[in-house]
Amino acid sequence: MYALSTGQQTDRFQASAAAGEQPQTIEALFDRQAICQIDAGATLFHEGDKATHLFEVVEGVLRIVKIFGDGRRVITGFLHPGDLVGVSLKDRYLYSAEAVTHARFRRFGRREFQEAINASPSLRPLLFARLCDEMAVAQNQMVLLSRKNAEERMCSFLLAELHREQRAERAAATVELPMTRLDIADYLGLTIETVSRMITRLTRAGVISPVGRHSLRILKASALSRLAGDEEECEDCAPLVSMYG
Amino acid sequence: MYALSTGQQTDRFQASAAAGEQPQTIEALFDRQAICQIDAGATLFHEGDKATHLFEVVEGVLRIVKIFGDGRRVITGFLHPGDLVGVSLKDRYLYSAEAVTHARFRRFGRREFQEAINASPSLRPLLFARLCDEMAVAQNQMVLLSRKNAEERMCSFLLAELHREQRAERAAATVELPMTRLDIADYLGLTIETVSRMITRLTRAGVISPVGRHSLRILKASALSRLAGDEEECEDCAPLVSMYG
DNA sequence: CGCCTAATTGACAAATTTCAATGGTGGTGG
DNA sequence: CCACCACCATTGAAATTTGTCAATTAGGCG
Repeated sequence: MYALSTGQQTDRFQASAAAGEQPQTIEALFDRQAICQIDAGATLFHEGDKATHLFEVVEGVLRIVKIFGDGRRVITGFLHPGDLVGVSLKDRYLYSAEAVTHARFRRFGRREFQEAINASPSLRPLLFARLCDEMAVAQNQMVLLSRKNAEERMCSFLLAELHREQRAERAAATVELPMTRLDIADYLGLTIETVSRMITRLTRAGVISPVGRHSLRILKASALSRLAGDEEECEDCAPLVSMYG
Repeated sequence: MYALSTGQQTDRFQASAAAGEQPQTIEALFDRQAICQIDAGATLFHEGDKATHLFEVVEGVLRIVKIFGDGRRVITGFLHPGDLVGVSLKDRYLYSAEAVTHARFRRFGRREFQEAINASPSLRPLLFARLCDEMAVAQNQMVLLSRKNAEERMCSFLLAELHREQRAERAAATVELPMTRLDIADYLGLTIETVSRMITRLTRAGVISPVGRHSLRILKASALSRLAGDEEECEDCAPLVSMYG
């Protein structure tokens, strides 16, 4: 999980209002950089490449991928606008970053970034806080992969996506899933078929309602939350199987 | 994985040779702190506690634990002498730290630590590098939990322990496992029984040889390495099941 | 509008968990 | 120093979950 998420929406205008001013947010560092583009399916960088740049996602969704020798694939995270990639690397990228959708991003040299951070006492805690957030996310993912069943994994994922949408847009009840079922499966440590079955199960239980292939409506966020398995266990909090035979 | 491992053995004497000198290693910061003790099974701090201190393990082994509401337990890492705990936290501990064995450690206030790091341009990159290492470890664990089977998990774990021992003592072929099978199971996302079966399987295959309950000899490190599943797949690299029916 | 690919669904297989019983180690007290 | 006890680990059998394979369906893009 080397990808860093913005915890909050930041005010870009304030951040870089005057030229020459010390940037007040990490994003502001990227503001001067040209915006690059990448097509859906294309690779931003490969695992093992010399880590020359960091990136800030401006638009679209990327996936962080690690591949085994024998072809097994793991997605350790998805990146959304505002997220940074490549901050916590040393020499080489430890994973590949690929575009799920057509995406736009800004690029920043690693050395310049290090220097900018080093030179700015106000930016350092921000970067540190991001690293901490990312550690927390990684740890949650370990908990999910270690001890949650397929249903809990799916619900946790949908819930996290819902919360992300709600951070952007108040009271959103629709979740966009631009990635394929295979991407979701490789993120949750499941197979395509199991992901599909869990979506079917949640649909039948009236918790969600698919809108095309890459979007779904959350009908019962509270149920999703219960089924995600993070909460204290209450006796009437059984998994869905019992709800439809 | 908020616990940070030392990549290298560091020379304490050089590090803090002269009083008043800027510390040249993160460990040197702790050198003045008194050494505390904790009994096997005791808790250093609880998940959710206000995060007031960081710790450096001096002797013994600790485990990092997260517990679900319904009792499911996840161990996200073990800590050994030289490791730091609590660096990448913000307000509260996100996990508990418990002593696997009787352990000795040094304590450091979070605020003082932040200030010391902030004041020292030479320490900052060291801390950053540790965070990066820890991220890499977390990512590897996600790969393990996501896509490795029980045998691969067990071999990966033993191999990592072997490498750690070899870092301390050249050509070590014995691995100490002071934790219980339940600890190992909760670390690898398996059950006690599966861990036990895998140890039996590896023993029967002549890869390892148990020495009491908490120690084992590595007879074929290369086999362990192959079976860990990280390498490129070669045709004669089948799992052990075929080796003993 | 139709094709191509992705997704769903079902039947079956495999891996791991669960449950239950046995075995062994290490620690403690006699 | 030995014996016993408690706990931990091992082993086996059955159950469950998820994966695999194969066939069908259906979105979405041209």
